[in-house]
Amino acid sequence: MLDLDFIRQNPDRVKKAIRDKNEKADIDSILKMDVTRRQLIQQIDQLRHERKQASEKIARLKKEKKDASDLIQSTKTVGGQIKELEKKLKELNSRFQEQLSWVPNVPAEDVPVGNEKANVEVRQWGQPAKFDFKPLTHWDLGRQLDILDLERATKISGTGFMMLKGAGAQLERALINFMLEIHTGKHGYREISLPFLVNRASMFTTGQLPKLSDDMYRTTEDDFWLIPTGEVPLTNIFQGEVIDRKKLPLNYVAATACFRREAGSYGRETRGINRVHQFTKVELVKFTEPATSFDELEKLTGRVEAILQALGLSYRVIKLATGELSFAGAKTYDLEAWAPGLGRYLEVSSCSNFTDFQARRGNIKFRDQDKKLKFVHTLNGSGLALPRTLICLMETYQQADGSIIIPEVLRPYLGGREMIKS
RNA sequence: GGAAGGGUGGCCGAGUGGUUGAUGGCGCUGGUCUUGAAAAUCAGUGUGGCAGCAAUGUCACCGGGGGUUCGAAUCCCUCCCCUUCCGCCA
Repeated sequence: MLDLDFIRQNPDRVKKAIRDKNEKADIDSILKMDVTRRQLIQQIDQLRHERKQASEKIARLKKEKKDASDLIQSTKTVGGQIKELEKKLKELNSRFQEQLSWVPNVPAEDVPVGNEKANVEVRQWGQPAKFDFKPLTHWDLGRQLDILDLERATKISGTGFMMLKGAGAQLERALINFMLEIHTGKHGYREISLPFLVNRASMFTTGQLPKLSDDMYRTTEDDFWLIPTGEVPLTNIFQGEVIDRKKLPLNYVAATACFRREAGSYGRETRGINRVHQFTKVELVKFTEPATSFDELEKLTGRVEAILQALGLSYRVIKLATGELSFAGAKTYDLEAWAPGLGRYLEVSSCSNFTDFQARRGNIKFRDQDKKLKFVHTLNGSGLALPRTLICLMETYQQADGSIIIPEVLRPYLGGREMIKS
């Protein structure tokens, strides 16, 4: 949610943001409603004031055992007017809020304008692995080694679900533990175990609702929503709360399942385990003071890079252009790791600063040095998404005989095991 | 799922229709006292909307929504949440 006052002061900047993000919110309509809304509020407040005065007078008269029936009668009509205007205001307000909820966050100044082509590669780490044989895809490797079974996952659930077996399942678990260990131990993040089903309010805070309603799974009976990312429950930890300034920045990490309908996905995107309906992800979330949030984004990105480097995966850091930013994002770095079998980079992490956009929606505040209540800034980053990390690992560390070497940092989590072979 | 009891300001806790944004206590901030601290004592201490350059004014908020009434924290309806007991259950 944007600050209403900011929209009033900078309508052109907000309109540009909407264009640049390919969104459709109508600022002129919102501002028009805002004017009538404020006029209504003034009228209502004025009438309420009259009624309040009259009521107090009635109370006094009654105490003095005097007749108040005339005043009661005249106040009745005021009450009627108020009720009428209140109804009007309520109706207007709900349309107003609805439209406001479709206004995206404004991109940061240094975000390039445009669509995918305007993305900027910020840096690159490592060299894409070279092979003296034709590298296989993870689905071929997975089938050969009997560690990935897409057919049976489809039988159990449907297309777009995955099943890891034996060393494959263990490798995923090792990765989860390795990442959590680094983030909690070395990077100072606090680990949280969270609900995977959340309510509407939580989905609204982080910005999935109303826009992404069709991309999520939900339970109709209880109106629970299956989280598409750990960001949702993590960020909502402090929904409606005031955080002690001395505790900022707060850093949290959680491994959660993520559920995505991925309606409309097709083709090479969905082959293998690149794009599935359910996957595990280790997620990092930060709550910071406004002044430091962009510095914290750099730090956060660095924490994720540390994982990729430790795993020895070649990657590049992409600063997303405005058209590629999420609805709530002000600035985002995508981390893309090289998958030799697929022959392309895969987005394994996305690190974003949401400035006060989510904090406003979820009413998450802190008290600044002047003891004024301010909204915090929220950030998050995947650290990392498991299936795509597995793809990159399997395809990068494959050998000519179809076996896979396990990166050294993971071996302690796999009982010292050095490779996976059939 | 059934039954009962609850949800009031940072916290505890009064308050069943009339100047109640709300008694009191704790906490917090400042003053007095003290070499200093504690204790004591005095004062202050919510959030948000609207108008205004501001001082300020005004309205709203006692879990959410709706209703009754000239007037609602207080009465009615409804939903949510918490506690206890019963049932079910990994």
